[in-house]
Amino acid sequence: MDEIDLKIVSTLQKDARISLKKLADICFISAPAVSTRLSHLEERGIINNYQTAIDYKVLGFPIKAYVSLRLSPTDKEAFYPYIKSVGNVISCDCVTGSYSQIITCYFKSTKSLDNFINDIQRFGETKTQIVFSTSVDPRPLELNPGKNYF
Amino acid sequence: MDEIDLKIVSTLQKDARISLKKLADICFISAPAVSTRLSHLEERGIINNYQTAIDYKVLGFPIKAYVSLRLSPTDKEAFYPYIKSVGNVISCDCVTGSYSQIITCYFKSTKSLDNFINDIQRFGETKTQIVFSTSVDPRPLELNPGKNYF
DNA sequence: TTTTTAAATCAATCTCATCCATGTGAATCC
DNA sequence: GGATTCACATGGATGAGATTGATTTAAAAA
Repeated sequence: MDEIDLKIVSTLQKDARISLKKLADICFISAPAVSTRLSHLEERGIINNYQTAIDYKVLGFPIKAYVSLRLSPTDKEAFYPYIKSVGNVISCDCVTGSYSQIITCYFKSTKSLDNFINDIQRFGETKTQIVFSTSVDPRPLELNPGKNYF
Repeated sequence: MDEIDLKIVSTLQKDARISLKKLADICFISAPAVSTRLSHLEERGIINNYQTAIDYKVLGFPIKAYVSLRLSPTDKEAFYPYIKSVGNVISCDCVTGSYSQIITCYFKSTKSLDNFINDIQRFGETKTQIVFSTSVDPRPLELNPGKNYF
């Protein structure tokens, strides 16, 4: 994980479809060299996958919500496979604080969000925060040390 | 936005680096046809960008946190440009409930997270939830109607 | 019916990715 | 010190993929 790897990763973060040749030009190494480095980054799990950021509103999912869940420890085994299987959920984290899980999800309507909440209430108490507007769209983390304030 | 566009979008979501040729095979149309459709999807803003999912732990950002902020309406104008400028922040949403903003962010240490929280407290009261573990990693939304429960 | 438009195909060209043989420099061992 | 090894980079060749332009088709508008 040297300077060049960092350059590859940070460039790919912003444009996952860039060609190896352009990456090679940016990094001042040959295209085959970029190719082997990329493979290693994937093998080592530093690069997990390549995703496309979509406007979910246009595709019929205008409702984004953060659902917090007070999950009792005994239900964890049942909860994890369940939450993975729900296609509306794009992330789920176990966190500190009084609510143990934060679920980020998208829905076609408030009604289907309501159905979801009713369904997961068997795992514990919930709190739902619906998104009005987004000021920072899901974006890559800034890796350049100079540009991070903290 | 027909069946083929949906197929293109949902395929790209899972693998943004797939070749146009493979996309063409999957959609049963020619490669140039995929190319023009892709351009249109980008122009219309349905596809925003292509991102690479990185293991931030390995790159020195082991701390993920959700920071909730009770932002007073008068401070909004100052807050939005500020929060955009912080490279540690990967998303920020205005939500319903007693806290008006949910900020998702990554840090090198709890100390730098602490610095960040101290900094944004000038905008209002905060609540921080640090991520212990992740059961559903940031993933694309399931667009196939058959696979969505809600 | 005719015209227009949008979008597809095909063939040709050009760009790009990959493979393989070769070369280079740093660390290790005799 | 000189030889060996290993990791990694390069360069050229080959094959795969992207793009362009000309043409065709089909559906909607006049």
